[in-house]
Amino acid sequence: MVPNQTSPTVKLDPPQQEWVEAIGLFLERSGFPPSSARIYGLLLMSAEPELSFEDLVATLGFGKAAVSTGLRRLQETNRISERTRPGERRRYFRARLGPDIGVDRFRAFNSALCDLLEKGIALRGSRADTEITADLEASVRFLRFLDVELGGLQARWEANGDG
Amino acid sequence: MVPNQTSPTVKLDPPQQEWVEAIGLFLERSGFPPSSARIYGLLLMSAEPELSFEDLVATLGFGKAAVSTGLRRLQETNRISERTRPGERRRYFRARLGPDIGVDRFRAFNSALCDLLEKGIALRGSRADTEITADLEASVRFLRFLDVELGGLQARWEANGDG
DNA sequence: TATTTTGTTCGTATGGTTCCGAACCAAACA
DNA sequence: TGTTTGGTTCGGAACCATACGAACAAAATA
Repeated sequence: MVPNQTSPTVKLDPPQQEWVEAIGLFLERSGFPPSSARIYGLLLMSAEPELSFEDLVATLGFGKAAVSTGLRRLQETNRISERTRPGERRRYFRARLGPDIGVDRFRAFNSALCDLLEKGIALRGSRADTEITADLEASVRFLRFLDVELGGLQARWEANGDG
Repeated sequence: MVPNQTSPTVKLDPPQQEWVEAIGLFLERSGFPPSSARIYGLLLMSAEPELSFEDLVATLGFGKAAVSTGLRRLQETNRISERTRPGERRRYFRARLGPDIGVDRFRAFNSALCDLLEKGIALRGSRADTEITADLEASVRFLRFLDVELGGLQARWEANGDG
């Protein structure tokens, strides 16, 4: 057997480490669990385009358990891709960084909100204050408008080759 | 003194209560603390357009402390407005429901992300894998494009009177 | 079959958030 | 000035998410 061909542990200089931490905090604020956020940040900063489980554990200082669940969350939300190299057993992970992911989430969020608001309008009925109802209706109209337009923007961007 | 002219405690039928709970959970998932989320939901569903502190405490079943901090968070993020009625000491709260709040947050988020990504690109330098760098650059371009276009959409919506 | 590699899962511990009740405070009223 | 009203702040308890280490599992290797 080849004498432990361990991929060279990722080397980051201090500013790069700080960046991983910064984007980690940022992603946490937008809903990622801490371990997922750091993993994703590291994948974006690493000179290597893909890293192994081992690399992540060694570089981030998280335990294997944390890395394992962190990776699972990233996969569930389609943030990373994974592959194996021929002849190797371990898996390598790569950040998936499409422009759509943010927009799609935003649209899904708005769509769910829109449904809720409509239900709310119906439940308020006619006896309730009309001003709030009117505001709700305006919000619904705007959200519909926004969804259509965002779809158009995405299409335009795709068509443009990538800008 | 007028014999305790307490505003009639809000009356919600069960489907309305469920709706408040549903939108409460939804808002929680988007970052509101539970008490803020329920307060906001109740303000949207109540037949009265504005409610007092008292009303909120009595209807939601939260303690005064929770309502107090919940209101503070809503004020900080500009989700509610507050006023007093002449001759009364208590304050009345109303949900603020502009179309912009969601979009503005989204744009602010994207703007911050964009800054971070650019910093990241710079820190990766030229020795790092170019594919990831290219993805990052494409993301930055898209985010800029998106921000400009969203600004345009908002302007168009405003101009249209409200759709 | 024994051993190493590559992870996953489980039980426990810990940290952070949010709640409640109580104490507190400021304004109005008496 | 004493009391009521309206609301904030504090201390402790409860809860939830997440981390860690250890045990476990599956696949390759020997």
